[in-house]
Amino acid sequence: MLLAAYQLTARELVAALRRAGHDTIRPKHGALFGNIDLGGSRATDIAQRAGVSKAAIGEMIDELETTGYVTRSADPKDRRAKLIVPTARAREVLQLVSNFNAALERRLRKDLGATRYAGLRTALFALAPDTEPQPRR
Amino acid sequence: MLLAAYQLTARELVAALRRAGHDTIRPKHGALFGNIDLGGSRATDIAQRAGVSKAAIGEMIDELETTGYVTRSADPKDRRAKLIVPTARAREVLQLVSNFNAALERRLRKDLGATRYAGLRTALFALAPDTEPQPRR
DNA sequence: CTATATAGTAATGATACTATACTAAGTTGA
DNA sequence: TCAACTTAGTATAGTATCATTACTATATAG
Repeated sequence: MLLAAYQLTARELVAALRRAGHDTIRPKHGALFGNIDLGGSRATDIAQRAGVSKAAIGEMIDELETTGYVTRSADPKDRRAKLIVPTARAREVLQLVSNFNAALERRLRKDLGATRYAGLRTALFALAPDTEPQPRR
Repeated sequence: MLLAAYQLTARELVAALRRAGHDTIRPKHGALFGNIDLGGSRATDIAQRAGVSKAAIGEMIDELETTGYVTRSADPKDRRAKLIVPTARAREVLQLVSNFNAALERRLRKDLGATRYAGLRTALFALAPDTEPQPRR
């Protein structure tokens, strides 16, 4: 049920993005969108936050650069590194995701009540610590 | 967090099975073990219950037949079909899975309290209806 | 300044599927 | 009853999403 719940909500979100014209974004890209700073992040940091390999994030960066969601720019502090910076188009996606999550939260709160909704969050945190979503600057 | 919670618990379960000597069973095999009747089921039925394609289940049957977890026998009611029957070894796995789930439930109940545990189940049901695990005969 | 560590990339492979097409067997309706 | 259709399982190929390893360029520590 955990897996099914994830897949269903992820597909709903992807469908909502598609309706808004973002039709090249797939569920896995959430690993990047959910862990990139608005001012840009290094690939290694995104990979670590997302809990996936650098190679996996690197491939997403390739795709999202091609489709115009991120740019690669030199990191002034480390010539090995590149700053992955979200474009305006990506910021639009982040806003839509935020709206989607807020709507989902409202729906669950309404359907379950505040207490059981809190139970869901606490339970997920008990099952998957170190995964708590952090707001990105 | 839904995805992470699933992956972590699935890996824990696979590790527990491995410790019990069932070291060829992988997460995907849950689609079969979770949807097969003790008296045998047809591949198509298992696939439909699990929500995956016939081909995917067919491949798992190949693997689990090779490793001694299921047998293929003729379905007396339909000569096109074959009954996929769990062996004693598979029944041992099903028992271990049942024990694992019971232990997980006890842990969550203890950590969260009965009310919030109920919240988790209700929330998952709200997010993923038609996925409620059914006991198999 | 040498040894070691780190950032990103490339190549390969593993895992877990789907889609399509096929054969054999069952069902249905004129 | 038999032609049209459907269904069960299998075979083949392909796709999506990752990890592992090894590599190059750069950085850092002693």
